[in-house]
Amino acid sequence: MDDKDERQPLRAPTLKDIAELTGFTVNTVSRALKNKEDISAATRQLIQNKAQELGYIGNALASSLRSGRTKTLAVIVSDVSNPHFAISVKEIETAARKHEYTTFILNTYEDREAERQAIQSALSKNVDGIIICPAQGEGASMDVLRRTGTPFVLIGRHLQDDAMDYVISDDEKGGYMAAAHLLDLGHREILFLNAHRSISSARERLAGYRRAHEEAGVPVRPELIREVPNIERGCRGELKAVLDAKLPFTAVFAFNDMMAWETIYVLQRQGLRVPEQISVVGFDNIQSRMFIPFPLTTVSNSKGKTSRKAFEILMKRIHGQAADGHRFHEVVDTTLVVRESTRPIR
Amino acid sequence: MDDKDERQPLRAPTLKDIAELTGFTVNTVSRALKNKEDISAATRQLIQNKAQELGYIGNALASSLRSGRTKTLAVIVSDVSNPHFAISVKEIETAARKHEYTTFILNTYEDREAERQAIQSALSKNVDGIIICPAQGEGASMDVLRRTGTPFVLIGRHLQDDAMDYVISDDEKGGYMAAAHLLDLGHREILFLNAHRSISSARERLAGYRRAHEEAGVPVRPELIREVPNIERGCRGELKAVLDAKLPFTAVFAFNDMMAWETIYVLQRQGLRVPEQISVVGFDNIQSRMFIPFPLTTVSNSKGKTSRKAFEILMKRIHGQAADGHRFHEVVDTTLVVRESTRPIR
DNA sequence: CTGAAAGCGCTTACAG
DNA sequence: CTGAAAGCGCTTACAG
Repeated sequence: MDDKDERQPLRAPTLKDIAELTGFTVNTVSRALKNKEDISAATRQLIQNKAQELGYIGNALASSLRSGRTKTLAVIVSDVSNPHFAISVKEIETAARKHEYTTFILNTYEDREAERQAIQSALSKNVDGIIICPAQGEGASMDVLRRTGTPFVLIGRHLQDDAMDYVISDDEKGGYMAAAHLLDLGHREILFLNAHRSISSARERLAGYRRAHEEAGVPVRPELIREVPNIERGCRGELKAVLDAKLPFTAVFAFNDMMAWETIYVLQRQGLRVPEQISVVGFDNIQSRMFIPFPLTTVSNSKGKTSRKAFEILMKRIHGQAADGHRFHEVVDTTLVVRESTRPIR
Repeated sequence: MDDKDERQPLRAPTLKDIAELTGFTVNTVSRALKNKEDISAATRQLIQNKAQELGYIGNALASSLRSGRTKTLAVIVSDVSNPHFAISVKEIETAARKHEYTTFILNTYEDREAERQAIQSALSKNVDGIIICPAQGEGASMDVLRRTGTPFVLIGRHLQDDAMDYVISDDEKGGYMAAAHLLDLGHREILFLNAHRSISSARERLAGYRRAHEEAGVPVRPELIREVPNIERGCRGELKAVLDAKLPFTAVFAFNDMMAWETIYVLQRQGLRVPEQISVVGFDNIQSRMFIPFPLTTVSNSKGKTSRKAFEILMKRIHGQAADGHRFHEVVDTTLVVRESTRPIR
């Protein structure tokens, strides 16, 4: 008379359920569902049909606890909402899914403590591997990873301690090309809105910037090299300080496209036109993935290639296909993409 | 004489290890590490120190398998590299982390099969809940979620079947404001580059577009309403078709900012200037988070608010704080942000 | 080709 | 305040 039967307990079916319904043991059911060869075709079919019928979904928790593999990885970046990282995350997730890995995403906001927590979370979830763009500063965040032996690959940046796998862009070349391009156009006072020097790519882009100046015989003006304290917070403070100090400059090289756009935005608000009065070069070539109606000259680093490379290396580590002593230090080429935000000095 | 001792097995320490080293049982160790009240302060201290010393990291797999909670959630969107979704994902991850939840990210590329797999992955990983922007088309993807009883909240879109929680934007109002703004400026032929009608927000923005025309007494021209087959692939095909057909229009309303930018890009390539010759309105106000040097008139939907709201509802469901019969149908307000991509018709 | 047993590392419920 | 036992749902290794 009552509705008892309608309110099912909503308990997910388990191997045990299938075992009871088919008359086999959980062992056989498990093997049948994994298409093992040593199960008769008939049994396999029977069990798979029943699983299908019940809408069986394997419990990865239990499976992982026993097998030691979770088919899970973590991507740790400063901020997924930055298109550069968003694109990388997408590429990694796509590659991961092809290999039946599921991806955790964790942000660090360039904060060491948040990074430490992120790594801790990933480890407690027993990820099989981690792809991480280390937060700025030379902390000891990676030490815990090494202690646990969890495979990990740095992406986009490397640390002083080179005994880790990494995939980076050729940042020195990128910085060089950006500055050389501006110098070629006749610019002599090139404001460099750089990231903090604790970030390897910032140091290397600066080295390239310097080399271009040297080769052109143009002295570098230290007051035109500005570091932003945190790339997630933008560069308008630094840019305004330079404008307020009335330091002369005819071009800007920004650490990334986000800052380049911010620079153009601020300059335009100040009545300065780009590229007529000020030339601007960015880094990342985000426009390769998004149509932005402002054609920005920028340095292109292949985010797809970098991400896939990092994933491949991680797979090799996870599957023990790489010698313990060997370190992967991949440097992906950068190229200059000249669009319309740069112009010869008048 | 040999190096045996140096090559430690790299096995992560477990409760059992701490138990053996301190002389307590795993039970007591477990409770001490969780700061349970019924453990003496001295014991707790001793155990916590030992855990610290060993660098103990709890095995969430084991914990979850027993407790039934994973402190894990999945965010399923069409494409994290779209800034709109990237921002949402960031907001959700940030909120989640505050509550000690770790976030899986899964892309659907607007593809039903990829979506089905994504949901399957999330379920097999035993996530406590899912926030999902359903892929276009009215499939049965959510049925499996309902069967398993895993809490989930739709974000950004809802389905025909309204018996699910959702948090959306006021898309009808947004579409209305965009079209009304253009009509006010004197535009009469407003090309609407919309998403596919199987997406609720596309239908509702169109309804708003129509209402604005009705109120202004301007007939809607069906040939100016174009749907793109897949928002991830952009709108240039549709735009070019309209241009090639030489259909007259003086303004464009794009389904989202990405398409608005793409539209401006294509128009500029064709020698048409925005806003001088063609006005353009977008949707999403991505510029609230990124400095883009092209001031786009757009409809703002609060991505932060929407994301946090969805997360809150999910938490309520997970913690059983919401009546089973009740459905959350939140509509977050939209506003028009007038910038410089729109102008009165000459 | 299939089964019986052990165990992954925790938490739960109960005993004392 | 602490312990002994059971069990979460799988996979592994071995037996037959």
